[in-house]
Amino acid sequence: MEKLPLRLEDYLETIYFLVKEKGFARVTDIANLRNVKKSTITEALKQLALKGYINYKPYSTVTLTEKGKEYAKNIIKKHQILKDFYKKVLFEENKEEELCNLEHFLSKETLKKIEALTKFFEEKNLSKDFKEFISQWLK
Amino acid sequence: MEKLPLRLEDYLETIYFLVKEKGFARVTDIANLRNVKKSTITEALKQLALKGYINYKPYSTVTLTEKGKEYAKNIIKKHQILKDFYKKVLFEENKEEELCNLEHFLSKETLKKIEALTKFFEEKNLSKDFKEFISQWLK
DNA sequence: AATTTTTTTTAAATTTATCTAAATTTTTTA
DNA sequence: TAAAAAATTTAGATAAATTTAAAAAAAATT
Repeated sequence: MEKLPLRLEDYLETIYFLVKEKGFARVTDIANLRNVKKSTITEALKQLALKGYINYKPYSTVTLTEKGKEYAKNIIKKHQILKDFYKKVLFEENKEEELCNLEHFLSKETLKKIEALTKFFEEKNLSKDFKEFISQWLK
Repeated sequence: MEKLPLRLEDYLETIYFLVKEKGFARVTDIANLRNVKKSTITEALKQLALKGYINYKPYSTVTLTEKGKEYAKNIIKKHQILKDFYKKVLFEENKEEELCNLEHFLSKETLKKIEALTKFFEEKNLSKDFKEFISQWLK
């Protein structure tokens, strides 16, 4: 699958969430969520449409194409796996921004292993041990 | 500590390595290592000097200030911790580029925990178990 | 239905990182 | 030490992502 520039990945992710919530995405909402001006979004939408990730015509709302949906799901999945890892293994629940940055750079293989690691921790009940280990080690 | 733009972090890291190896860094070497033109480096050096991270005067070689050394060490340490984690926990040894990307985004707290996690794996001898778990789980 | 308001787009400007090519300085060498 | 070579800088150009401000289109209101 073609690799999108990071910023387009981010915009696509936002569109995915909006579509999921309301069935469509509007320029204004995307712009607000991403904290950029609307004209920036218009620009990005043109690019995403050109590459076949979204259905977009001037002055209308946006939906995802199959290709776009697939790509977005992929990012979201990365996000979810990372979030899980942070929460269940690292006991970190407030690192959303960090996650959003990292998710663009993790390879498939690494993601797979991080997912496995989280599962491993759960199945073997290692959390408590690790927590103890950390508190010991931080001294 | 002030947060540098990613590209400056990268250049600083390169300078650190060169200084460590030869006692100083030259524009040409930095440019070659980072695969950009020399004029780009000149530009970056001005910025790093202005912010007080390097000692730099036109046409001369570059060394690090205390501030620069501290900053660079920090990045290098992140790199090392991540590399260790990849190797000892995830069994991944060929993801240098991925590491270089990630290191810019990891917070102190996360880093600390990842470091602990790696130690935890070593001390409790979890590698073999996890390897098995993965190979099981990948089926 | 006409007017006002909101949304979206367009056009032009700004910023940042880069490059190319030429100019300058430093280093090497003959 | 003068000429040639190498390294560095400067100036100007390009590309990408953004912003601002104005124009155009769509939606809401009276």
